[in-house]
Amino acid sequence: MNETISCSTCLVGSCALETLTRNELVNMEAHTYQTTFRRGEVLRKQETPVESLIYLRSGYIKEFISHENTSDQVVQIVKPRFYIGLLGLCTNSASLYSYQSVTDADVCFIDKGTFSKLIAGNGNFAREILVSLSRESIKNHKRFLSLNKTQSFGKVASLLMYLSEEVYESNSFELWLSRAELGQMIASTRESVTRALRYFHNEGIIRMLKNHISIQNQERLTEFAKRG
Amino acid sequence: MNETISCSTCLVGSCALETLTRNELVNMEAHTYQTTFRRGEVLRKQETPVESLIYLRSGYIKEFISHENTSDQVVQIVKPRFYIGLLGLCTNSASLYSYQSVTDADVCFIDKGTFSKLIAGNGNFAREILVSLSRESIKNHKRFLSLNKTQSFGKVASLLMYLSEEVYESNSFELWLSRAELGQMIASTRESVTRALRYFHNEGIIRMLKNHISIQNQERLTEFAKRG
DNA sequence: ATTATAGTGTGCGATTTATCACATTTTTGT
DNA sequence: ACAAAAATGTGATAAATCGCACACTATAAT
Repeated sequence: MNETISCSTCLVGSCALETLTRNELVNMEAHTYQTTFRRGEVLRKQETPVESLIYLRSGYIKEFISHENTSDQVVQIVKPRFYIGLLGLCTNSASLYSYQSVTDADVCFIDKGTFSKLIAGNGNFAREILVSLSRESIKNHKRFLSLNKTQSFGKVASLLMYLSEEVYESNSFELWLSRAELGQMIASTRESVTRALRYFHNEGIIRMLKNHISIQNQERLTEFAKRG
Repeated sequence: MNETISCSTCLVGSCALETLTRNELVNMEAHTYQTTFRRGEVLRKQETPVESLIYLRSGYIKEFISHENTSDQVVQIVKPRFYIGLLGLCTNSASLYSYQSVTDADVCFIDKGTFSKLIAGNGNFAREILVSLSRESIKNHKRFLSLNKTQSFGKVASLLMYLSEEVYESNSFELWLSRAELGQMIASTRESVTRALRYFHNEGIIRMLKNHISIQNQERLTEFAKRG
């Protein structure tokens, strides 16, 4: 867990901060509140008013939607050094999604109005935020489109590649998402995820031990993601 | 078809233009090239270098991805007064998607470098572009998530609502997309789309006459989109 | 240690969709 | 106007998934 420090000396700040002047940084600092969440805690609920932009200093956050009759949908897993709620910053006053930490997390709440004014007043800062938003959206597009398949094995394969490449940035990772949550990421069910994972394990494509997963045969997994 | 005019007197320009100074507008104008496409023409192919941002003055454009072995995927239908390729503006040099006009279209090619400089130099302009990008991304998120279902009738219902609300902005519209293309929007097949549309028609939920579709029973369609 | 609770593995039947085949209609090009 | 090509409608079949039931395991609480 990182200690409380100022924006100007923050070692895990966003690269957009580098475009801010000293005065602008001081201004942001004055409207930022740092805090921590423990695994499982809810940071924000969908359709509640949003007054802050959240910056994730460390930990992983699940972005999802709850429905009345059907099961939840997981939109994405946000990783450290990314903003939460950037998509709604300039458009929505109510939160589009719910956010829950899947690990302990260290976050900063930055006042939305202040952040907005910094954007309008500093084109270079705005450009950096635009880059962040673009990257995030491209990543999500990629994920959503990769799920545009009919077979569950292919969808699970795509999901594993997403987790490995975009979230954990490693071929080997501790999975702190349940089978049900994985199913909610790919419009599938707990059981189908189990069956696909077991199949990949038995085929030697991945190794599963408790919650640890490591990808053994990238090539065959890619093949499943493409065709299956 | 709209006549060739300058950015400053354009009646169908983006609202972001209003934040530009006279000099900035003149600069943009000098690096903008207006042209037209006829139905079916390709504006840009995926993975080709991108030097311009495209602004759609009139007409409708299909954004899609081609795959080697499987059928195309349609990402979205871009409607008039929206930018094409905004997502890749600040990040990619190669086009993420292919673009093909589904009607005659009137477009402007704006030099990417010029546009980028305008963003960095004018925070208010940058903010407007950020708003445009956010809105587009939210719309796409919504669509992608609405397709996160397992049943084809529900997916077709969601698709009809998307077309009606986000694209045509009417309950009644001429559909110039083939059954196959509709299938490519929802990870389904030509035949399944046909069957769903016919069912909705027979149930009186929609009316279909040639390529004209009108939604008769919004409520039941919504019900299908939610549950089915 | 024991109990309660949440999560996981697995078989089976019902349901749904993809796929194929082919008739029919519509559009395109000459 | 006509032929060719593309798109659409529809049935039958095969393949795949969902959803349920239940056993089992891991985790948390007392």
